[in-house]
Amino acid sequence: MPERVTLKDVAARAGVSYQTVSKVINGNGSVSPETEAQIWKAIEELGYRVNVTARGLRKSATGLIGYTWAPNPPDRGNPILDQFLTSVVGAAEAHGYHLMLFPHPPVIEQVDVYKQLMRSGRVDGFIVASTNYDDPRIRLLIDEAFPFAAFGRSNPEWDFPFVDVDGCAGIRMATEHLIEQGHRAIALLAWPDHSRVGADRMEGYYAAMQQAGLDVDPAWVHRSESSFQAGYTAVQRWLQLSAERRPTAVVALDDTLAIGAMRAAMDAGLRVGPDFGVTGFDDAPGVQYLSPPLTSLRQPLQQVAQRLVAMLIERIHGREPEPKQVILPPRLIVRASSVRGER
Amino acid sequence: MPERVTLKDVAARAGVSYQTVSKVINGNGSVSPETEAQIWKAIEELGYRVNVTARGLRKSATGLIGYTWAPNPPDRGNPILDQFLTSVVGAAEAHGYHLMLFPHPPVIEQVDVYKQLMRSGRVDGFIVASTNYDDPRIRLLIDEAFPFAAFGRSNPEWDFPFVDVDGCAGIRMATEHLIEQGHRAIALLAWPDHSRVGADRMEGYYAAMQQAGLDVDPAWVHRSESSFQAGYTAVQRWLQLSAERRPTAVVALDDTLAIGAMRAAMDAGLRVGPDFGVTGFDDAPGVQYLSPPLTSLRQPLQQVAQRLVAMLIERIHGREPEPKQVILPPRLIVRASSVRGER
DNA sequence: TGATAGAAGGCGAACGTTCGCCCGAACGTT
DNA sequence: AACGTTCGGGCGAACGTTCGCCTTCTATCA
Repeated sequence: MPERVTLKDVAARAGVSYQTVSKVINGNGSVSPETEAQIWKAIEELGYRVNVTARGLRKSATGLIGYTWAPNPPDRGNPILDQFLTSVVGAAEAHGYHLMLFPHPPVIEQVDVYKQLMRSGRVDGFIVASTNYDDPRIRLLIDEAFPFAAFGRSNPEWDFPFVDVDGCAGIRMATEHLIEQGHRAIALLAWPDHSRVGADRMEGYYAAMQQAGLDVDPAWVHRSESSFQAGYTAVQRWLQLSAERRPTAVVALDDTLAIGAMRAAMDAGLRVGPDFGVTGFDDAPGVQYLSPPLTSLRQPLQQVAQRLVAMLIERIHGREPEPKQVILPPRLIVRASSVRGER
Repeated sequence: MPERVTLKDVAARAGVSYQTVSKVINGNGSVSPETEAQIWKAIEELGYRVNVTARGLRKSATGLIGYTWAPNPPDRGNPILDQFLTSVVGAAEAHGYHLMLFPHPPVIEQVDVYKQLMRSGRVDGFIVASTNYDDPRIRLLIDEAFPFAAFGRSNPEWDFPFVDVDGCAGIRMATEHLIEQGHRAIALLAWPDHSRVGADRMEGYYAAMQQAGLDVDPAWVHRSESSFQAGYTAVQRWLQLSAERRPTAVVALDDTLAIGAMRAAMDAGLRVGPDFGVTGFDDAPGVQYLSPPLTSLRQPLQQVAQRLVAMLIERIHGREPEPKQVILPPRLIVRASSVRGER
């Protein structure tokens, strides 16, 4: 418990009124160079730091940003959370803000939590991740006109600032890449249909197939929650199809599904890459070490973080961010799992 | 921006003084049941929430806990961060606290950040992760007598509250397990010698070997930063040793090294499990999906989080946590990578 | 019946800032 | 010589609480 040093202490030492010290610190009001120097000296000597609580009370601002996301179950984890949080905090600190954490499933019952946080002045604004259709958090924040920015989209008719990664373009790139490798029968490991992100990504697959003039056999599309097992069994079943219907490659909406797919193909005696192409999404740390290394799509997390924070701060200051909606492309990292190599 | 509702508004509606409302909310002072009911009703109707900034100013407490850790580089990530943060926040919220994030490398230059945070009253206390010998953050917090609790140990002569996972016991269990499987020549993939955690874990290896009467060939111990590549090349070199010196199993201090080791063994034509045993540490999500699934040590993260928060809050309230130092055992999750199976 | 204790609740002050207003001195202008 | 302007800096007030003290009222008891 370091002893409290206040404006008054600094003022006493510098021989001025404490309000004058405040003026120097905040750089408004006019103060002569000599007394200003005196005051800075006193601040230095006493190790004074402005009390953010008091300042917050006066200005009714906290300098805090709430970050909400839906935690994954322990057996899945979130491989990119570390990097993303670090990026967000970095961006926030560059603007003088700090980050508070709210890892709660985005269900309607949790909405009270946010209402409470808003009313109690806990945070100046929110960054909302793990968004989905009809997201109750977004609905609430819009209704209360509380500053926020979302990582991800929600209902198209809702008007709010967001940054998203173009999952459609990403999956399209992956699909086109497999087509380029000579694949014609390409299957899709997708998510359940309540997922906003999943729907977006799927679209990229259909677009690429259509553009290439390839028909999609309905049996080639499998939808389930993301898990290794789901990817594995889906591919197992696909490999039992007749030769002319059997897929030779799989586009997966995330890395976990892709890894399951890889394993199933290998267990069936296929060489992943040469015989059977697989791509993932997220470029989780470690997928480059799989055997073969997994082709995947990398999200520009740092950019996402910076834009999100910048947008949110605009909103906090009562301004309209411009542009209000940002969609950034992911980058396809091609590795051996999707490359035919010598033929 | 929801319109501000203050104590005075509630008081006006309930027909009492605003201080009385405060009494009701905080449950001290005596108020008749009828007026109390009136007041609660008014609170409900107006949707009043106490302004935490004002309360914080008055009580000089923020209800905020700072969480510091060293982020990993993007290609490594931190697979258990999601679960751990969720656990910590859960524990903190159960006590009415929230979590603020400080992902900064624990270097001396960063110490100013913490000094500033302490002096400006940003947080009531810190949880310090990624600890190491001579950790400047811990040194500073001890010197300033600021409340904190550490996830991990530091210099033994420093007296401060911490929770740690018993890496020594964990690696010992792993080593003993391999010995039980019939291995005699067991190698160790360790970290550089400046790592506190690494030193602790290594000890478990030596202890188990000695206990079993097995000599450790100095060539069996390889130390480096954690990476897939390091694990891979180390095993490659080991496999080139003469038959009587060649290890038949590897204990790795983390999963990444273990995965590298597995891959090297497989690329050398060995079957991981039957021919060559491998164990990791952390039980990262996904390692159960490797082929073969990786034996690893799982940390009791939820317990760690709960004890850390409980300890810290004791300190914040000026009490001495009891016990002050907690060491929890990890759990060995045995999977195929370390099991000989049919022989 | 009068003293007394306890319950109910009002009131002033303080936490550490920021903000706007005011005043005096110095200076320049007509 | 009188007046307006500008600069430097002081001062009161307010942000929304909590805390301790004080007053009033009612019930209790000797």
